[in-house]
Amino acid sequence: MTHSDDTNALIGLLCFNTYALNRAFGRFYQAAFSETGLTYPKFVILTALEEAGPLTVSELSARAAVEPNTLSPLLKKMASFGLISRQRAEEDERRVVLALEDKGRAVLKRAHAVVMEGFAGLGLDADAVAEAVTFLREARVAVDDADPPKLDLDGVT
Amino acid sequence: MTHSDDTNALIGLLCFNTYALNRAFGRFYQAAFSETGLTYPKFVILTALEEAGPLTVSELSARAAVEPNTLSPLLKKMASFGLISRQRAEEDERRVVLALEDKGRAVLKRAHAVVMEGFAGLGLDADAVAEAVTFLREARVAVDDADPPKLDLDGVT
DNA sequence: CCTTTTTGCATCGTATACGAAATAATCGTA
DNA sequence: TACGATTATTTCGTATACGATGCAAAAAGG
Repeated sequence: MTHSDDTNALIGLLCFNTYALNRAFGRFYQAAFSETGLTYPKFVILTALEEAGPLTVSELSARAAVEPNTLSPLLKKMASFGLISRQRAEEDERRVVLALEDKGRAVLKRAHAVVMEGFAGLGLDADAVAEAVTFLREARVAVDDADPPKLDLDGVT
Repeated sequence: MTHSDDTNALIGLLCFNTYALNRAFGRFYQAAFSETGLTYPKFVILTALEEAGPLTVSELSARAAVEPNTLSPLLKKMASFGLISRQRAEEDERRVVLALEDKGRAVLKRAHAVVMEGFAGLGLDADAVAEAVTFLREARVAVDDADPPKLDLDGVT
């Protein structure tokens, strides 16, 4: 074993706390955005499009770390709300190009301000946050690259 | 402002990386458990019941940081698979008491072994993991306690 | 006792997520 | 240039999540 059992137990705690914090953030954003139809995943999409200009579904998928099949219905809804535009590329009819609309830009701007304001009250230490971000990034790469062993329940009644 | 804009941007990255890592772990567990019907949330429930003996739905909800309305259907499925027992308390007919069945204990044991084995390949540093766990815990408390400002889209066409 | 309130759980509606399979468009290549 | 791979997106089935609501049992307060 390259890890002690202690380390593996710790990683179990890492999973659990990541899971729990993610949903805590989700509730935070949901409360902040309630009544507006905006959600955290949509916020991420708007942010990605603002940062990286027009993107195809695949490019957005890579940037936001969300599968295309998850994005597809979301993007349709966002387009119907006028937040983004969504059109087939002329050179390659398979691709769908996504871009921020003015309304999306305006919503994102306000949402960003609200989120910043909410964060200010959390009292988290900047250095600790920076370290955590670095670690989470590395962990994600490691987890994505790993190929998990398969659970076999043969013989379990 | 108690935080600089930089710090708030960092917390935005914290949200995103927590979100991304959580789903990476989800895929990891899904791949490991595929074909068995087990999932990460069910694994968490089994673990909580093993650690803390028989629990009511509310107690489990607090321990696993999952809302009772999320647990309810999950618990029903797990009981139908024979992983756990689920019966009304006699003193208080409102409560439902959950306990591990032998099959649940057996499945959990094997699942735990598989997960440990999978983690061993991640190559994460134990100290870094320990620090991250501490930070994530603190962050969750802070986020849960915060009350988010409300996004207002009046005037946005 | 008999209401009113509270509590514990379940149901409902909606919103992600993801693997697998379907579909459509482009590419490779014989 | 037909035509089997490959690629980009969508559709489908299933599994969480959570707020709001419903409902029955228990506690509270007259």
